[in-house]
Amino acid sequence: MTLTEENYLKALFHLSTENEEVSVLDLSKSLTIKMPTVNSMVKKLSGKGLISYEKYKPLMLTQSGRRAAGLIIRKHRLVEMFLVQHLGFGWDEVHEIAEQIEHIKSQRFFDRIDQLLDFPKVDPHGSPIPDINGDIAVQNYMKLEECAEKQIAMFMSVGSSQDSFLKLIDKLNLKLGDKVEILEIQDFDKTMRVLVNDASEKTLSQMVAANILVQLTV
Amino acid sequence: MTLTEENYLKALFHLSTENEEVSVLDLSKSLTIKMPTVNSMVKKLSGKGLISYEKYKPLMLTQSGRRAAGLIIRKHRLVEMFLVQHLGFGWDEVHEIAEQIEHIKSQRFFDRIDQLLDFPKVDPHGSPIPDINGDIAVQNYMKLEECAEKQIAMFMSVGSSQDSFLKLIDKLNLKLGDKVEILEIQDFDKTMRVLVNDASEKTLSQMVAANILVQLTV
DNA sequence: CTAAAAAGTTAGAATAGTCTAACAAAATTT
DNA sequence: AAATTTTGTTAGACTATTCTAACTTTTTAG
Ligand SMILES: [Mn+2]
Ligand SMILES: [Mn+2]
Ligand SMILES: [Mn+2]
Ligand SMILES: [Mn+2]
Repeated sequence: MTLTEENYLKALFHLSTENEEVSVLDLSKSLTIKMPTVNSMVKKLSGKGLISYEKYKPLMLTQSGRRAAGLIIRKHRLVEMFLVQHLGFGWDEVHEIAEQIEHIKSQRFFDRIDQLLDFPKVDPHGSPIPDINGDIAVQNYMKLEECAEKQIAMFMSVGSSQDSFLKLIDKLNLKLGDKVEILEIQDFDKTMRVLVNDASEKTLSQMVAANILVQLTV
Repeated sequence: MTLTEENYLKALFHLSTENEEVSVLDLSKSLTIKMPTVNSMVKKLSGKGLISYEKYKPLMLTQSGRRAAGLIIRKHRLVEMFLVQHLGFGWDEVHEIAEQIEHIKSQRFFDRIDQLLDFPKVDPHGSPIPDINGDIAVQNYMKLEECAEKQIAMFMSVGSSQDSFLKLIDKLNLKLGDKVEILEIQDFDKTMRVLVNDASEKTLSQMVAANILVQLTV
């Protein structure tokens, strides 16, 4: 498979996770590639049995397309983890590089990175790393936004990997694994006042809280 | 610059080091790409000011082409070093992977690897790593083949990175930095009997000795 | 239920990189 | 010095990936 084909599959995989139906337009926007180009690539990948495609119908990955996409995402996330843990990159700097390295042709290279990282289950953003079969564990975290006052939760993953959001989380000194207790929710704008790790109080806008994914603590 | 262009420049650089004149045919053979293709790519790179080219004349890198090539070789060798030192690859396994990773677009990525390796001056094969300006230190090592009986030398670099040669050196338990004392040279076939690190005796064929680069010990 | 808008498709063209076939120049042999 | 071989170049074609323009189908609005 070419780098280009891999990127198409990955994009379709991500879109399929977010929406139940994915259109050519969705894929086109997500890749910033014009629709006619996407249309022809979709046909090509359909010919390879990776996408199931019928004219005017939503796009779907086949079993084998899903597996292929999962394996690329696995490489991407392993690389991101490596960049953060061993090369000292910030979690806001790794995506672009991983986007390139994920296409390196060498099973062994990624196996070694996996081993060096001690077989991590999540990437630096808290997203699950697919297993060697390309299967991804389903995460069912809540948005902090949806939690109620007095609830206590653990920060498990981010809902956005936008640069500005990640940098903001850094500036707030929040890290994956932090304990977050909801002290108060403003009725007017849903702004949250929270206590982090029983130590420091922070104020989070609804937009920020919507992108903080948490697991409720019993 | 594209991956393809980078590979052309690198190949021309290496050929220029080995021979004083490099022809289109040389480049064609070295890249395993047919001459007409090479011809047109050479024109293209000439247009970009990286190769100085006149019809029917030998090929030469310009100042800026040499610099560009040096920087790619720098990345290649840093990566090889990283693969050996941090991912546990053998020196016979790293070239293919480095051949791909050298094209990653991220200055920072290579800077971090350089730092992680503590700014190495040579790669796992003993070849010099160009500096940040693409300048390569000239090595003037002797072939062990050219040394005389009784001379004592240090194994500094290999003259070939062929898989079978590297594996043979491994099997002989020879490593860069080893002290090699020439005990005897067979007149008939130039086979050498050597003492390694004052400890073990080995017999090396002339062909092997020709690819072991050493520095004479005073 | 039409008319307009949105989404999808087809056709045709461009660029990068590659090839084969044919021709031309340079180098090497007689 | 000619003949032959080797090397280099040109021309034309092919694949992969992309685009724009034009057309069609589906969806949405009135
Ligand atoms: Mn990423
Ligand atoms: Mn990618
Ligand atoms: Mn190498
Ligand atoms: Mn390369």
